[in-house]
Amino acid sequence: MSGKTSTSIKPAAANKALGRPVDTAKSAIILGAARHEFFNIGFAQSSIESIAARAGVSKVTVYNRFKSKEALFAAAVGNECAVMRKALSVEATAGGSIRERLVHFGMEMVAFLWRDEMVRFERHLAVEVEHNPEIGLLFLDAGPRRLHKALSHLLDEAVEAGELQIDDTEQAAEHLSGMIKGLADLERRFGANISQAKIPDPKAKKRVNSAVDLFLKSYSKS
Amino acid sequence: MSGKTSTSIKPAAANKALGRPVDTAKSAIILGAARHEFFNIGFAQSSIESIAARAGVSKVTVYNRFKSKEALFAAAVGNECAVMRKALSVEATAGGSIRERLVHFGMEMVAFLWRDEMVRFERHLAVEVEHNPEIGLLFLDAGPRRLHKALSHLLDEAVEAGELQIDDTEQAAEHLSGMIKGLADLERRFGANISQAKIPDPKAKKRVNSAVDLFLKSYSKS
DNA sequence: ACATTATTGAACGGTTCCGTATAATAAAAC
DNA sequence: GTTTTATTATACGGAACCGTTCAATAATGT
Repeated sequence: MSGKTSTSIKPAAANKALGRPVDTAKSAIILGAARHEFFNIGFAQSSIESIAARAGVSKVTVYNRFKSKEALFAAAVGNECAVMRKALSVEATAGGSIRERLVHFGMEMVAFLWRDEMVRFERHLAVEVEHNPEIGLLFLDAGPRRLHKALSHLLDEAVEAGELQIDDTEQAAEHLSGMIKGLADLERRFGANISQAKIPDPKAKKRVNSAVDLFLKSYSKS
Repeated sequence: MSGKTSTSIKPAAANKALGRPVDTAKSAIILGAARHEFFNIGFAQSSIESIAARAGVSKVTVYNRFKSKEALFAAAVGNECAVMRKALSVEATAGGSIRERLVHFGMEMVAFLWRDEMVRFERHLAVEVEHNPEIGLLFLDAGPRRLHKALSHLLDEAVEAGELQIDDTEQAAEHLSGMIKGLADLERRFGANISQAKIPDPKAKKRVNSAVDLFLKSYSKS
C-alpha cells in the first residue's frame, strides 16, 4: 500500500526523474497534521482544508497524496500504530525481582496508556471502527495484543526460571493487566478534565502494587 | 397528519388547560429516536430532521421541546442513564455460596456490558465527553460507579458473614471487575463485527470463573 | 533555452444541515 | 360558533465542507 511513487530523495536510480520531484517530507507533515486534527476533534469535525493549512500545504496536495478523507484517516491511524509499535518495543525490564519487574511493567503500561493523546486516540478510533472495522484490528494488533503478548512472555520466562508457578500464562497476564487498569480506565475515559490529570495518576502506584500483590499471592511458587 | 390519535384525554387539573394540550408522549418518542440515531451513527452524523422523521414528528416540534441539538443529545444521555440505573437495580443475587454469587455477578455484568447498544453507547459517549464533560460524569455515576459500589457492598456483606477476609473491599472489587473485563473489553470495542458476536461471548464463562478463582484464592478466609 | 512534473491559490458545484419563520391545520376550552 | 395553543409542512438564510477544475508558478531534468 505504500509508495507507488519512488520515495528516494536522491536520484539513486538516476534513470527516471523527470520534472519537479515530489517533496517526500510533505507526506509525513500532512499525516502529523491529520493526526492532530482527527484525534483531537474527531473525523467528522476535521476538515481537509484545516489539515492542509496546519501542514502548510495546499488542499490539492493532500488529495494528491491521499485518495480521500477516509483514506487519510486510515493512513493516520496506520502511522499512529507504527509509532505505538516502536514505543512498546522497549519493554525489557530485565533487572530486579519478579515483583519489581511486574510493578515496573505495570507502571510503564499505565504511563503509556493514560497519556492524553492515547485517551483521545482511543476515543476517536473506537467510533470510526463502527464503519471501518479494519482500523480497529490495526490498533488491537499494534497495542493491546502486543502488550498482552509481552506480559505473557515475561511470565513465561519467570515460570521457566522457577520464580512463578502458572498453568495458563496468557490467562494470568489478562488477570494482571485487567487489575491494573481497574476502574481507573473508565474514570479516565469518561471523567472530567483529562488534560489536567497527572500522569500517572496519584493512585496508580497503589493500584499497581496491590494488583501485583494479589497476583503474586496466587502465582508465587509455594 | 398522523393517524396516531391523541393519547392524552383527561383534563386532570381542569383549571388551567387553554388551547390544544401538549402531547406529552411525544417527548419520550423523540428521545427514543434520538437515542437510536445518536448512539448508532454518532452526534455529528445525526440530523435533527432524521430524528424527527423517525419519531413521526415535525422538526419544529423537536426544537419546541429541546433547545438545540446539543441539548437533545444531553437529554438522550440522561434518559439512557436513567434506564441504566433501573436495569442495574436488580442485582440482589443473594442465594448460593460466595463463589456462586460472585460468578453470577460477573456473568450478569458481562451480559449487561457486552450488549451492542452498550458498546455503541460507550463509544459515542466517550467522544462527546471531550467537549461536554458533564455527560461523562452522568454516565459514570449511573453505570460503572454504581456497579462498583454494588460489588463492594456484596463483598462487605460476605466479610461480615465471615465468608471472606478483606481489608479494602473497594480495592478488591476493582480487582475482580478488572479481571472479569480483561482483554475482552478492548476486543469488543475495537474488534470486528460486534453485531455478530454472541452475548455473552463463548470465553466469558471461563474468564469469569478463572477471575473468581484467583480472587477467592487470595481473599478466602483461611 | 525547453520539457515535464509538483505545487499553489482560488474558485466552483453540489451537498448537507442547523435553526428560524410563516401560513395552515388540529385539538382542546369557552 | 370563537379563542387559544400545539403541531405540521414548507421554505429560507446561512454556513460548512468535500472533491474537482484551472491557470499560474516552482523545481527539476535535457
